[in-house]
Amino acid sequence: MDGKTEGFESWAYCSNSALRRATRQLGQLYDDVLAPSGLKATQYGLLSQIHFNGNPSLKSLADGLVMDLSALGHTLKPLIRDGLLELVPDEKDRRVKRAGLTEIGVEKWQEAHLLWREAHSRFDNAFGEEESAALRNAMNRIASPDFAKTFVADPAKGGGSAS
Amino acid sequence: MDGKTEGFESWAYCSNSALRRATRQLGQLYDDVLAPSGLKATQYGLLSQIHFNGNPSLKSLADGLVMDLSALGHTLKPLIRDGLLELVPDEKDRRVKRAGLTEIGVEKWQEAHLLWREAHSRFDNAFGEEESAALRNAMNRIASPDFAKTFVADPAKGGGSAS
DNA sequence: TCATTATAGTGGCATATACCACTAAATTTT
DNA sequence: AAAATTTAGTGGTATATGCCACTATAATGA
Repeated sequence: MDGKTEGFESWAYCSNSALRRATRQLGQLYDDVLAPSGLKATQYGLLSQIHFNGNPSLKSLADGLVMDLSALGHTLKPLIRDGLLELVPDEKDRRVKRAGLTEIGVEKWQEAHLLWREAHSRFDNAFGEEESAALRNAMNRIASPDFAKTFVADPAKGGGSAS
Repeated sequence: MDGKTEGFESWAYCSNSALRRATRQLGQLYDDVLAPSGLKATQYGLLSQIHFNGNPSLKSLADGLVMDLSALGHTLKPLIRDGLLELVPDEKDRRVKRAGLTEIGVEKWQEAHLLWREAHSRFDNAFGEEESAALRNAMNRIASPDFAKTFVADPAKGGGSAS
């Protein structure tokens, strides 16, 4: 770690950086496959969650995505602007807004979904089906509140100040 | 996958989305640990790469990070503005600019590095040391040019058009 | 019921990251 | 060597994402 270690894989030593690097690469790969639909992989993901969760509130969507609520609001804007999504105020609780696909949104999602399946199978084939499933498990584990709790509370040695 | 499957883990089925979700979570966790240094985890990562690679050109840095060159340029700006980094034109090839830590940059990096070690050990403890190493391997594999090549060329069934 | 507090969203600002068009400089062709 | 091509960076624009301050509304407590 002294800057002159020849074989030292500087890109690989940090879990967080490694994750981001892989995410950039994979995002690129998925984006390319989804490109014909005009959607980015992130946008397909957003539409999918809204689709699968049936008009979720922004809050629950943000929680599920482990994303900041305001960040979610921002990322939804282009999709709303393009008429794929709409926000509907909840009847019971007027603070709440529910996201839903428009007709165009559903069509676009279906179109993108076909491309996504191609990307998905490419990934599984390139990475290995089992490894792929294991990877998703690992990712879900990291994204779980439980993991965050363990990470934060970790009483391990390493300088964890108790204050 | 029809929207009403109760137990369906909608957040988990897509490798790309799963990766992003985990990346958001982990980024948050690392950011919190690094916060006292005033650096985000991404910025610590940038400084580290520059530190470990000894004044790399922006191009080689971008390649190593699997990042778009212009994106790299943009993310470096705040660090340059804050005096942690500087870009020095290469002598031999006047197209090239090399990034280097300033004195302040080195100090800041050292400060952040201590915090990073804490985050690193927390992650290892929470996720498991071996799983952690395996994860970094998996991430590095995905980030490798080889993987991208395989992904793109994949002749698997699923609609891969040969054109 | 009224004041306090908690919850859901919005808007502004900042960083992270990509694409495109453009410039400058080096490399390759002819 | 002049022209064509490739390479390295920059600046603009757009999406992705986080924090903070602020608003509206609901839930709680005195």
